Amino acid sequence: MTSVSRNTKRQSAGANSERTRQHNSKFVLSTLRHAQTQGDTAGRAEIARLSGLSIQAVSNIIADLEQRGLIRACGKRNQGRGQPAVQYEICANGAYALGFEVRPDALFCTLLNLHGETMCQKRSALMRATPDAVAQAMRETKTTILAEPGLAHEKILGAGIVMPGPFGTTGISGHDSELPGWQDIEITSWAEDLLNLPALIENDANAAAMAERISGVTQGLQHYACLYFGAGLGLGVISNGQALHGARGNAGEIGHIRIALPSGAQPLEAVLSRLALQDHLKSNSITADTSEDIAALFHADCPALLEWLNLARIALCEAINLIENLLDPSTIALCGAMPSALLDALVKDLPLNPHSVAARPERMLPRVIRGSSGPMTAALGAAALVLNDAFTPQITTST
Amino acid sequence: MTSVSRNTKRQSAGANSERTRQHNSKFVLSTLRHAQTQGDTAGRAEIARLSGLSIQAVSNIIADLEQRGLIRACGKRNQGRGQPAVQYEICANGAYALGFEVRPDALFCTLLNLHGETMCQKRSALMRATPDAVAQAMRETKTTILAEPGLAHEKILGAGIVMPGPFGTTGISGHDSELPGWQDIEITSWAEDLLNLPALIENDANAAAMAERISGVTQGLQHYACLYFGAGLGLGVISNGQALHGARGNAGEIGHIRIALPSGAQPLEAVLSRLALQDHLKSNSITADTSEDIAALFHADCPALLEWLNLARIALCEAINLIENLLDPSTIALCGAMPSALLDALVKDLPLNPHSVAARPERMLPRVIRGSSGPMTAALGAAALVLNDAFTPQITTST
DNA sequence: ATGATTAACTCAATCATGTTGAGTTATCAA
DNA sequence: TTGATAACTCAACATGATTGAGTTAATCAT
Repeated sequence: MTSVSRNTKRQSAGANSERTRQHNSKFVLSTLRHAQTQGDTAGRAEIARLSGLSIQAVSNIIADLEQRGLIRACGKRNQGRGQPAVQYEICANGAYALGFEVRPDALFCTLLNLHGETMCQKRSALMRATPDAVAQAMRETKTTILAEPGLAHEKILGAGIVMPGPFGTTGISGHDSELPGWQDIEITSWAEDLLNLPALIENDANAAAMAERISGVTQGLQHYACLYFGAGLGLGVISNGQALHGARGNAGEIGHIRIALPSGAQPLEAVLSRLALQDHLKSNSITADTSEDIAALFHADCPALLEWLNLARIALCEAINLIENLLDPSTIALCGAMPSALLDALVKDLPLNPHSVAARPERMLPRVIRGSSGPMTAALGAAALVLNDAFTPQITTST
Repeated sequence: MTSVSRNTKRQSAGANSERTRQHNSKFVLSTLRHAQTQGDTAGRAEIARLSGLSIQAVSNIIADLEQRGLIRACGKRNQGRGQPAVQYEICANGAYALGFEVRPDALFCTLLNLHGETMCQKRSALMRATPDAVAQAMRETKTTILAEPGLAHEKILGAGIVMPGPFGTTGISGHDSELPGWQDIEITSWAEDLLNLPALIENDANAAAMAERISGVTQGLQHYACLYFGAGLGLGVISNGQALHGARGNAGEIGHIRIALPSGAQPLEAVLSRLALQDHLKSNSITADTSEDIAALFHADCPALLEWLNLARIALCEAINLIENLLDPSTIALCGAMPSALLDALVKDLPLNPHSVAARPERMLPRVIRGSSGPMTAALGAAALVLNDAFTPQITTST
């Protein structure tokens, strides 16, 4: 009966009244959330009109959600004649979403509330990111988080988990950047059993893209892409409000694509990535290990860094041309483990191709914008996956 | 109450019992169809297990579908002990799907039955593809088709329509390859009013991709891409069984992407397209206006054509590298207005990059395959959109 | 052969959920 | 003050899935 489902059971393909209610509840929640991101609220009649449901159905759902502490009434609003409509809003702390990022040397965790606000962040060092070590760190993290005031297992909607790919048919398999010992693990059910929560697995770029949708610069958008600076360069693609996985979860490997540059064809991430920047700096005898180091160089107008920026801008334009032509996104956000000042500099004054299909007059958004940056982006995105799921009705709305 | 909906009303976002039944009916149909493509059939209990529905629910739906002439019983099957299960199959002529392709000089039409078999094809010449001219041709075509024995308006599920892009926010707008007079028309409702049928609009590449799913080489696949030779070169992307549109329906413009070639960076369709082939032949003083001309040259081992094939193969490899890294498809199909022998030659002995994420040992399908070719591919795809819709449950099945 | 076992299927009662139509209430406007 | 309007509630109803108790037709073990 839970609309923001907490049970770990896999949903079946068939629909019944329970699923119907779940779907409709999610629609109500997403409407309220959408209103709130615009500084607005909504009443029952308005939601009924938007959903095509009867007022009575919406009323029942609202009563249920209110009783479960997910939403609350927040005053009335006169819209001219007629009885004023009771407005509702989402309770920030009605429920929470857990997000994990597994890295070779650490486990990052973020907890978001229903407003998409970060409640806490944790980092657990790992000797090796084996399944056992990760499991222990996850369990400990969950215990610590549950000890916080106001938190209870029942209030956690689920866990999102970000792992480095590439993924095999089931779990991760035999390739380069892989973690040790995960080959034969079906990660979703492994995590669900471990945490006793529904789990969602994604790659870092898609998760980062979700974070922008939940609490970043792409709120309300259904189609967009995120260029994500992680280990290399990834592309998160949101189409129709959902992340694009590909057949085996390995979509978005834009860094591996060879692009044409004045200096010849090169893989994109050989120019446009944190590692490429560090290499470029190193060839100028400059070391910059942390984001802070890079930010400092940038603020000091380091010539080698500015040189790299110019190279990177050219590569970025090629990448954007590629993405716009192939995916027709509303916008492209740049995010990930780079100083935000640097991302701003990349976005500013890009020599974009004016002949793109994306260069249409009626567009409202810039073609490229800066998203959130910093080392926790992926863990934040992992939690955002869960919120997105809680707010996304499962019956596809025909557009 | 119709599961394979015929009413033109736009679906609302909310779910109710009618939508539930619709969804479950589509699940039953898709299960039967999937079985049939494998030369198999299915019984009620089996469908119930697959869907998670109760046997009784499936029984009710089967009775309804049978009564409406969409499916029929086809014998029993012993599966060991127990009463043998009554098997069901889809009636080929229980319903039909209409597909139109609008071109600057002609309207193409294809009618498919529920098995995805082509029932008839028509071509109407147009002086100019204005909305009025297209409307008249569509109406006449529909009248002609309805006169066929066994056909009735009620048996037509809907109409798919393929038009050249690029598309604006509503309909087609201010760009190069555009048709005259369509700027301010909301095409879906225009077509629905015109034909009194539900309508689906797509670009040619996506429609061609759907055709492969319904009656071609990608049956049963959820994630794949189609390189489509039309006016230029387009990419149809199917993700999770649905076509990828992008924010404004302009996704898949792969022909515009600049790729790195030995001769320097060029737009892909400057090498890999029908026009590029014709240009290459022309520079060798050879004229080849029709597909038949090209096929004849190919069978005559024309040196200029073979030269182009080698160039095209290199460009194709770059394109495939791009697609595999960005979208991680199960396979990539080549299709469209090229002789099938030529597509076969392109696919054969491609020097594919062995280091791609797509080059994994467990893959069952070739990385690149030939799809259907010929001038009617897009119209066929348009009708396939309708069948796909009829067979696709609207609640997203969590995978 | 005979009975036990198994699985498909049917029937009827029940339950969850959305819809409908007839009120009720609160506000605005004349 | 009164009528119009819109939000909201209540109760009856409709749809469709589920459940549990049969029934039927096959295989298996003896």
